[in-house]
Formats: sequence, structure tokens, C-alpha cells
Amino acid sequence: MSSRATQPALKTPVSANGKRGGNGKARHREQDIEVGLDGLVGHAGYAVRRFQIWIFQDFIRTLAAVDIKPTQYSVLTVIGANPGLSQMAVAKRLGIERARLVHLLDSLEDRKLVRRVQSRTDRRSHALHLTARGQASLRQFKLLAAEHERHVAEKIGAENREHLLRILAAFT
Amino acid sequence: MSSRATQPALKTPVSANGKRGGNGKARHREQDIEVGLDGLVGHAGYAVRRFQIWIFQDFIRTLAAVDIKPTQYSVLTVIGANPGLSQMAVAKRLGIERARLVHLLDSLEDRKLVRRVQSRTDRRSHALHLTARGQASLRQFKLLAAEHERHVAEKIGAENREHLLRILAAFT
DNA sequence: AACAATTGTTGTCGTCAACAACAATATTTC
DNA sequence: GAAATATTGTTGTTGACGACAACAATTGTT
Repeated sequence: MSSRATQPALKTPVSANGKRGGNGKARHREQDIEVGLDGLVGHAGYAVRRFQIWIFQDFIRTLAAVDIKPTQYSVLTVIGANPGLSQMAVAKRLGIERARLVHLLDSLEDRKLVRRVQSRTDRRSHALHLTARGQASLRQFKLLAAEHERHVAEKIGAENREHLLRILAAFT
Repeated sequence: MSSRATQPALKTPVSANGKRGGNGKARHREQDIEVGLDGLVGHAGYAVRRFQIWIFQDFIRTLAAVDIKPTQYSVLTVIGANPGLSQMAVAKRLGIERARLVHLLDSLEDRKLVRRVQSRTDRRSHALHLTARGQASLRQFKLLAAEHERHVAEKIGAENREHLLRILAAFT
């Protein structure tokens, strides 16, 4: 109809730039030829999604040695800052479902980082506490998380990171 | 038993704010009492995750009438802007796996929005095109997506949204 | 012609959100 | 105080999603 602009990438894969014909060294270079995103560029959701994927991957990589993923870290942090919280309270605060928190806590309890103590004020609920080992571990996790945060600052710029935190402060 | 009344969150910061003492009208207000997040506040990943959840929910809600979700919208947009692209090219550009794109395209093709045309230059691949209906629909989807984008601007501020898009431009 | 790589497809596995249902316990209401 | 209602933790199901592996058809390479 109108804009055939950026070449479909199928016919005439690569024309100028004889990357392909020479010796058999250039491998799979076909369609990173500049595929237009059109409307997506102006969409905050798309940018945020891609950024979130990147940031989570870096977090997981940076804390791979201690095998702690973002959600686990958030749970440990909240319990560490508010000992005795119920599972419901933690779930509500972090925006995860209590059904899901059950498995998360099972795992953390198996690793002796968290303890479910029977609450005497409400025998339905569990009071969550970090074990001594959990507290020591969390200190180490926070060091690694700070390193991850430095990666973020390197990626987007320290002042941009600060600005972004301010912009999104309402969502924490 | 009787004195503790409603404070399962054992040693929570609580404080004043007598939300509870009066008549028995206040329902389930137990632990939205200000649960500290401690270290999480300074973490970009946490803020970005929460924001991403909010923004996707608003997108889904705003486009619920046409039953289009963010991923579907991104696929339609890319195909619309680059007709004839192969599935591999679309998957690469959007960072989704080609295995997953198969199901996405199955759905979109069932709805007569997209067509898989046998490419004559490479009989393995399909050239992706929007149908006439797909093009008309996409125009409507973009109007709704723009409305969603206005919700984002209302939520975080128009200039903050602009700034955020600039900061994250590298990830699109 | 023989070999390797790519494309679309199917399937599996593990993570995750959203629900529904349930037993044990607490709270409310009569 | 007993009955009705609500909440907490738990188990299970469903569907979306990413990461892989395997495969047939086709293309590229040597």
C-alpha cells in the first residue's frame, strides 16, 4: 500500500555490504537489518517490559552464586525488616498471592533462612522470622544486590537511575 | 486472648492511628499498617516490576473490548510496519521465541487479522501480512493504545513519562 | 552429493498469576 | 453462648510465558 520502506528482509537478504559471499566466516546475519517498530517506540509499556527483563536477568546472574531470585530476595528483605509478620501481610505488601507465598516460604524454610513460628495471638497464622543464618545470609545478599544496582547505574546512567526511582516511587 | 484483639502482626511498627477501636464497622484492616520495605525501596528492579504490572493491567483493561493483549499488539504493530517479514524476523525483533510466536500467529490468523503467505524466495518461511481487516483493526487498536498511554501520563505525569521513555530508549 | 544450518512446528519443563476449594481458627451477630 | 460469617494457610487447577529439545522440510556449504 504505502510504506514498503525497510525491505521485508526476505527477498534480497543482504545486498550491499558483501558480508555473505566471501569466505564462510559470517554466520547467521539475515534480519537484523533494521526492522521498524513503528508505534511501539512511543509506548512506555514496551520499553518497561524490555527493561524489566534485562534488569531481572542481571539480578539473577549477579546473585546466581547464592541462588536467590528477585522474589525470594524481596520476601527475605520484608521479613528481615518486619519480624513476626504473617504470611498474609507479606503477600499483601509484596503484591504476591498467599498461595504462591506458601511455596516460596517452603523453599526458604528448607534452606534454613526463614522460620514459621506459630503465632499465639492468632493460631491460624504464622509469625515469620529470619533465622540467624537467614540474617547473615541476607546481609550478603544485600551486598550482591547493591552490585547489581551498580550494573543498572552503568547501563542507564547513575542520574537516570535516580530519576527513574523517583518517578516510580509511587509504585513501591 | 482478649486484650490483643486484632494485631497478629506481632511487633510491627504500628503506632498511633486508632483505626480499629471504634464500633465494629471496620472490616478486614489488619496489616496495611505500614510494613517497611527496607532495602527494597532503593531497588530499581522492584519499582520497575510493580510499574510493569500496573501498566500491563491498564493496557489489558483499556483494550479489553477488542481482546488484544500487549504481546499481540506488538506483533500486529511490527507486521503492520514491515509487511512480508518472516516469523523468525518478528520473533527476533520482539525478543520472543519462535515457538511461542507460532501460537500467537495461530490465534491472530484464526481471527483473520494476519495471513501467513508462503514465501517464494525461501520455501521454509512464511511471509507475514496483515489482512485488510487486520489493518483496519490495528488502526482502532492504536487509538485505544494511545488512550492507555494517556492513562500512563496521568499516573506518573506527562513529562515524567517522556523522560522515562528517553531513559529506556536503548531497550526498545 | 554429502554435510551443516535455518525455519516452522510440536512438545516438555519450570515459573508465575489468578482462582477455587478446604480445614482450622477468629470474629461477628443474634 | 451458639450460629453465621470471615480470615489464614494450604492444596490444586488453569492459562500465559520463557527456555529447551526434537523433528521435517528446505536451504546453504563444501
